[in-house]
Amino acid sequence: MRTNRDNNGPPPAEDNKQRILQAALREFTERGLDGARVERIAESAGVNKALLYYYYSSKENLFSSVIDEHFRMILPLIRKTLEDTSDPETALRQVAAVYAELSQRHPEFIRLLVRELAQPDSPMVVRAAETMKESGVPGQLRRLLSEGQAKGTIREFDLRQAAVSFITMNLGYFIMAPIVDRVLQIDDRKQFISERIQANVDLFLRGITT
Amino acid sequence: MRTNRDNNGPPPAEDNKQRILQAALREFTERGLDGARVERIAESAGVNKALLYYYYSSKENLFSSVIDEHFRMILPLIRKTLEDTSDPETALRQVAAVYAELSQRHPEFIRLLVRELAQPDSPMVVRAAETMKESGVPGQLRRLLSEGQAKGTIREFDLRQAAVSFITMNLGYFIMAPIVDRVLQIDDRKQFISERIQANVDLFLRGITT
DNA sequence: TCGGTTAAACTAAACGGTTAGTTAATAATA
DNA sequence: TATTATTAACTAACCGTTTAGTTTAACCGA
Repeated sequence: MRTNRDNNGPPPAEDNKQRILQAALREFTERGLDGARVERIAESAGVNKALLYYYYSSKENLFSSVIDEHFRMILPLIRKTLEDTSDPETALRQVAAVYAELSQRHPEFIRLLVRELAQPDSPMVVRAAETMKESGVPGQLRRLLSEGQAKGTIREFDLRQAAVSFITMNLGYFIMAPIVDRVLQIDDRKQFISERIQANVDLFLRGITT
Repeated sequence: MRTNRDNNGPPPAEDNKQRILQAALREFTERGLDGARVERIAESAGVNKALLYYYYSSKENLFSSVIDEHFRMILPLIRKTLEDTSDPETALRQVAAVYAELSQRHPEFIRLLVRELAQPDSPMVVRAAETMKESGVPGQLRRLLSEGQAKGTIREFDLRQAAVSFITMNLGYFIMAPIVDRVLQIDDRKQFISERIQANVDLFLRGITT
């Protein structure tokens, strides 16, 4: 077992492994796989470069671990997206809120994913697609809207397209924020984001109901 | 002066300069600045590596020229976006169509821009923001919707948010296509895109009118 | 039409800094 | 003492850039 002076702080051994992972997360997020420097990660973690190879056998493997870590961190958040929702409006609000929360609480995840989107077959992109599918968000959204159609509260519409519209209009801002913020000269981001959620739900709901 | 057998085709000298630029465009699009290899660009252009330095003094400068070339190519397309449009519906259709055309005719531009979006202060992102502003699309959109509000055809709504919603829902798919296509298992992309335009305009219009 | 001059276009090869990865030895821990 | 953690020093390959030179072709005087 591992000692630890008293019981605050993580065990010193695993500690360095974690510090490396966190440093790598920062470096890879900022510069991508190719732009990242192993030396810089080590420095930022306060350890010798060779230790990266002791814990993670290669730069690429470390990158892969960073991606794992990213998904591990966001999973709880998106898992609970549509747990017990039965009406479309609540569902839309929840989806919009969760995506906003994801983007605000895990901006590094978004940033890394955006970079990887430039390589359509990148493992992270494939995994993001799987995760989105497994999260059930697009499916559930369509199901709830479909039920609404049966009840006559939702109008006739291609629900697959509708779901894509709603998801892209919600995630879109966070991905394009560096452009949008410049065009509109956004100062108060927090305010702007809560307005965005409102606007998206409002617009979409009005657009899709009978 | 330069001879040229007769007068078809570009002068043989400038020819290689262009080939290098085109090869660089492909390489940088696929791998980004850091991932790109000067050797590979030269090979793909069928010239000696040193020739890149003869025409473009450095890798970074070549990258910058590639970005210039990108904007040069897309500018005519987005300039004509909202030339003589007076009603909101036509405007929305035009914006949706132009963004779709941009994404389909210049996928490399989108791809490179997406990668650069991971670095919020990248010159290409700054320039994209300027270009979008100068294109007048967000401004015109708001103006037309505002006129609609005066006439009573458009309901009360934060028009800045509305414009952002419409633009993000239209560009969003093209940026997230590698994910969306996987989640929905899109086979016929052309078909899907024309459906997307329809859906976006339809949804938004219904969402914003009184 | 030729031979010589010049500038631009182009290349093979090398240079040297950088960088991912290794090794061998030391320190800490159990 | 045996195992694990950590490091300083090292290496080989890579890669952007330069150098020193060759080839090509337009120009020009005779």
